[in-house]
Amino acid sequence: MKARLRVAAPKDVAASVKSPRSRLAPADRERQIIDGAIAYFSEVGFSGQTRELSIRLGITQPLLYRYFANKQALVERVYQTVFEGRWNPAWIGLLQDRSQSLRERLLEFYRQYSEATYRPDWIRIYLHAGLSRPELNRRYIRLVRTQLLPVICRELRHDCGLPDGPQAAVSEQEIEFVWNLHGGIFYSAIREHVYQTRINIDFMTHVGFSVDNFLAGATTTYPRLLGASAPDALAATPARRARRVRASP
Amino acid sequence: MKARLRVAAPKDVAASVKSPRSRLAPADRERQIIDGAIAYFSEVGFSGQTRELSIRLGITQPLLYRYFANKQALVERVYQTVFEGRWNPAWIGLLQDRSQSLRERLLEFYRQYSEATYRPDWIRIYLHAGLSRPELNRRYIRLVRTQLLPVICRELRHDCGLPDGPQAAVSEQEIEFVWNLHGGIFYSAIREHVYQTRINIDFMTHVGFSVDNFLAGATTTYPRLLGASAPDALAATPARRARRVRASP
DNA sequence: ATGCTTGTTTAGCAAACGATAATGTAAATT
DNA sequence: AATTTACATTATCGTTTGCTAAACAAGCAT
Repeated sequence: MKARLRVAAPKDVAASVKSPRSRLAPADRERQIIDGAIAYFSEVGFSGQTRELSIRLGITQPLLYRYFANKQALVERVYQTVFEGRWNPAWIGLLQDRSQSLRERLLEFYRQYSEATYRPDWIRIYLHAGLSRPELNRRYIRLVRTQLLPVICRELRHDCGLPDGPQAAVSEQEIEFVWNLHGGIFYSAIREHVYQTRINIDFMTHVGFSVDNFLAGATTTYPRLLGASAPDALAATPARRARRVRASP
Repeated sequence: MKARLRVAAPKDVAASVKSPRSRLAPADRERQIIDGAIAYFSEVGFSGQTRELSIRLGITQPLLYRYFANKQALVERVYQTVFEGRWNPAWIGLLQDRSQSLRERLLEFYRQYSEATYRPDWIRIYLHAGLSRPELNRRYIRLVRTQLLPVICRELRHDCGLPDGPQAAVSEQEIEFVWNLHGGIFYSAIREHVYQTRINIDFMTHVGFSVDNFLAGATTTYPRLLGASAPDALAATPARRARRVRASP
């Protein structure tokens, strides 16, 4: 696996050109390293080498260790920068603005949300993280699950003419119902940006289908869901245990 | 990153117990190595080390190289075994069996499909592969896209009382429409098996919501889609190019 | 039992990789 | 301009890692 690389070790032109030692302000250099690390690790994963990263940055490898105690610390900063830097709290207000139709709000939200997060670097780092350190993804999912999805649920209730109030808690099943919309859209972004499948349809057109079908179905399905579901999250636990048993062998 | 591991190097009990050298038939040993490699690589990714794999298998590391020319060859076999081993051609027939309702057929299909592929090892290897060698995922997606989704589209046409025939090709937009169902369900499996999010709802219950809402929405959305769409896949290309431009910075 | 075939282990190389110490030099300070 | 500060590079260490060659031994044939 490594022997293979030996063959392909080219005399990198950009690296062999002795660039004059540039002396940057620490904050600038750090920023440069983090940006480069996001690009590099999103491409090759977190098992990528510090040497290769330094070459891409046009600096020497030991310089990384002046700014980060070790590789793990750099990786941590990459996670932090990517995950915490692109969430916009204004999305909540946007979704609750009833002067527009729910359809329009959802489309505008996904326009902005995809602009912020459905990019190759974000998605790839998100998936790399999910495979090696799922705690971070769970934290992000908790954010979506507690901040975003309940808001959509309430708007959906209102849109379907269902009773609502600060008392009526959003049920587990309602959340899952909306996850379905959210996940379907996210997966189409994975197909586009990770698998790089040729998709012959504009992303927002796809989102349009999803939202339309979601809302059209919801007018009949959502009331039924609300009637049948217990708001208590724990009510569904036994069913879940059954699934676990089935999936274990 | 590696220095860290030094600290946590325990005297592995299972490894230090000298097991008597067992001599297996080549086919058995090969099978054992592949199974172990699937489990190991799905857990740590394909940058996992051959030494660690051999320890888990209870054999010595050079023995791997008697069965596989190099690590890459082993990885290739893992891909092949996982991806090509779990597709069931009978699913097509199941989906086309109009003696049952489309809802029942879709539920039964996803029961079987999730049993076969929505398992930690399959999903994790699928994602690892997608990040490092997306060609394989593209091939699998092409399988889904050409074998599975068009069949669902046709059944959906029939279910919605729309005209259909061997002549009328399934459009790009119809495919995307169904991708939405498929992707939403797959993403819920990712949440469960990769991020290991606690989900308080049985997986098939979730699939039930998805299918119900998909079919309920389709009765109003699908006819509109069919009316508006050109069966020619190339018709949507300009819109796609616009998206690319937007996403590039 | 003896020898032979071949699956398995022991020993070890060469390259790769994370990390450190010593040296060099650009820019701010005086 | 001389001096100081601290940013950046060179050289290198110790370990890890893919991979190989030679020694060893389990099971079959005779």
